[in-house]
Amino acid sequence: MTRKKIEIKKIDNISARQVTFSKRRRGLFKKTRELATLCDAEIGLIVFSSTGKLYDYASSSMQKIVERHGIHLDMQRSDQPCIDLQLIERSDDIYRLSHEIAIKTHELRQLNGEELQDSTVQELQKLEELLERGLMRVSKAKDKAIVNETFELKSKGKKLMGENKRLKQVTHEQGQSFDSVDLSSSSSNIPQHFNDFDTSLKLGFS
Amino acid sequence: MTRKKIEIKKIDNISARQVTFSKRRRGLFKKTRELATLCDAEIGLIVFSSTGKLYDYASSSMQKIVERHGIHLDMQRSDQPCIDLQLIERSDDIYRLSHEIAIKTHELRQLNGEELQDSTVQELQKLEELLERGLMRVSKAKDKAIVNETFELKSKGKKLMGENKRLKQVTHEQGQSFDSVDLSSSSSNIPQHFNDFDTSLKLGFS
DNA sequence: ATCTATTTATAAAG
DNA sequence: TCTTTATAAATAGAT
Repeated sequence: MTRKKIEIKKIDNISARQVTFSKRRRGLFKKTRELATLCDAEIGLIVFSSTGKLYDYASSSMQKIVERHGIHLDMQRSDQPCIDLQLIERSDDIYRLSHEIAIKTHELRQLNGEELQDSTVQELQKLEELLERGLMRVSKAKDKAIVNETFELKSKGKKLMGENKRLKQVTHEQGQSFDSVDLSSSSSNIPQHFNDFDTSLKLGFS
Repeated sequence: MTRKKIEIKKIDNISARQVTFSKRRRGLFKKTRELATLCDAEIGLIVFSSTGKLYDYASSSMQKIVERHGIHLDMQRSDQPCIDLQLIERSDDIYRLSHEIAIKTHELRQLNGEELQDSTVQELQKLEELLERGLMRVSKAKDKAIVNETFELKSKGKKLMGENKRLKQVTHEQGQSFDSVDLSSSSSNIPQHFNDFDTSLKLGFS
């Protein structure tokens, strides 16, 4: 620390303890947020001051984190969790896996805007931000994919046009004739959503 | 930080992220233990790495701390898992469960804009729409929740103000005097995240 | 709350 | 993962 190194044991002087608590609590929460952000970790932190005041932080939601933590805890609680669970003959592994599935299912539903009735405003805000970030990334990926496929289609089209021309020449030499092919209406494997790009593609072919 | 200051955002390089995670996790747990010791605080810390590994610390016991925090994690325990456990009874197949988890995990990551490299444009469009719909619903739910809680807080505030007034009158009749109470710093059960609303609330009270 | 001398934490490199 | 080292951050004590 500073000015002088201190020993890590309970500070007896109450006001000194409160000052240290304030300072270090801030530092701890900052470090916690940083670790969650930098390393994409899911973190929950609960702090009760010696006077009983609560401070907490959850990178996602405390409920989710505590539940996930519960997976890793074993049968330490002797109290009956759920009558149905007692009836089922199961291994711990299966119990954990099913629990994890339940959590993930719930998460997926929440991302879809369901099962939100018990969420706090804070949790909803976090969800909203998560969705916004995800949407942004997906949109970007989609745009990239479109550019990519458009490029590929253009070169494929050019190649086909060239081949077509060559074939026409050959058949012409053989004294045969036929109608020109309409590429745009062909039942090719070009995805339907590329209809919007037909114009530019045709231009690209010429 | 050192050698160079770093920006606090997700570290993309996986191995660099793991190194940073190890170092900072140690630091965080040390700071946590120190705060608990020095200031006689009750602290619980739960950390899941991005690979799903659990690290935790509790100055007393996690269960006690979580209970004191007062989280409502009962519904899910008795509701959802049982549904999934019924499925388990039938198949009793760990491999299948793991597979289901893998699928759900992948879905969740895709909704977060990750693991999209193999998706077609069509799939990306579907994802995008899904996210948009989810976001819409979550935003709506959030707005509702805000209106709701704001309303509740306002009525609670009005009630308190009325009571306050009455009490002042009574004490005045008794010839006593005291400073006015600062509601915002009271240790009430008003959620911490409503600090943002203090101003509007105070206006609402008057 | 602010200041500042020191101790700690840690990013980068090995 | 461990060590080293230069530098950024945290913070004890004082004001």
